[in-house]
Amino acid sequence: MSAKIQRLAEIDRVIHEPGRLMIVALLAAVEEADFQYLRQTTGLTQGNLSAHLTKLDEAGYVAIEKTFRGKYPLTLCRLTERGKQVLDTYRKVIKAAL
Amino acid sequence: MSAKIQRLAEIDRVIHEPGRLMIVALLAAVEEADFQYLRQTTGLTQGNLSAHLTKLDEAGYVAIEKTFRGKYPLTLCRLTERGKQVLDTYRKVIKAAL
DNA sequence: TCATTCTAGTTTGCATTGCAAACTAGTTTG
DNA sequence: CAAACTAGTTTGCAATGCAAACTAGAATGA
Repeated sequence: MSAKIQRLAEIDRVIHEPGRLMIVALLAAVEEADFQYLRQTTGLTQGNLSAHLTKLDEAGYVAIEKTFRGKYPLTLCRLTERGKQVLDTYRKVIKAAL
Repeated sequence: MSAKIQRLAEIDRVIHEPGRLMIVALLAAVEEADFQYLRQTTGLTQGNLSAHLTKLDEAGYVAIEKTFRGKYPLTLCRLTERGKQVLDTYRKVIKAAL
C-alpha cells in the first residue's frame, strides 16, 4: 500500500509538470501535432509551449521537426519511443498510488 | 478526449508536488499520522517534510496538532475535509487525462 | 514602397519553490 | 556536565514556470 505511494518520490519531473503532461498526453493520442494545434488544445501561451517543447526535446521525449507550410515556419512534434515509455511508467506509478 | 487533457491545466499545484502528494495520499489511507511516521514512509528528509506540511497546513488541506509524547514533541497530522475534496478532484482529473 | 500588421515562434526577467544543510530547543546518557 | 539524541524549523541557493518582450519573415494597404 504505502510502497505504491512511495514510488511517487521517483516520478519523472519533466513529464509531471502539467503543461508538459498535457503535451505528452496529446501526442500519445494523435501521433503527430504542429505547434499551433498544441497551443490551441493545451491553452498554453506560445512562449510557454516553446519552452516546454524545448525541455521535452532535450529530455529526448519528443522529436521536433522544423519545416515549412507554404512560406511559414511549421513545427511538428511527436513522441519518441523513450517518451512513450516514460509516459507509460508515469501512468502506472500515478494510478497505482491514487 | 482533449477536453480531459486540458483539465490538467487547472490542477492544484499544492497537491501535485510529489512530496506532498505522498503525504496526502498516506493521510487519506490512515486518517492520522505523526511526523516521524510520515518521514519514514515517505522517505522525505525532516526539513522537507516540515516545509511540505507547513504548505499543506497553510492551504487548509492538513490539520496539524502539536502535542507531546512523554517529554518529546509530537506532531500529529490529518487531512481536513477540504483536503479530502481536493485530493478527490485531483484523482479524477489525473485519471481522466491518463 | 514602405509602414503596419500578421504568422510563428524564441528569449528574457522575475518571482516562486523544492531541496540540502544548518540551526533550534529540549532530553538523555556516560 | 559535555556529548549525543529526539524532534522538528529555518535558511540559502539553484532550478524553473510564467508573462511579457523580442525576433524574423510574409502579407497588406495607402
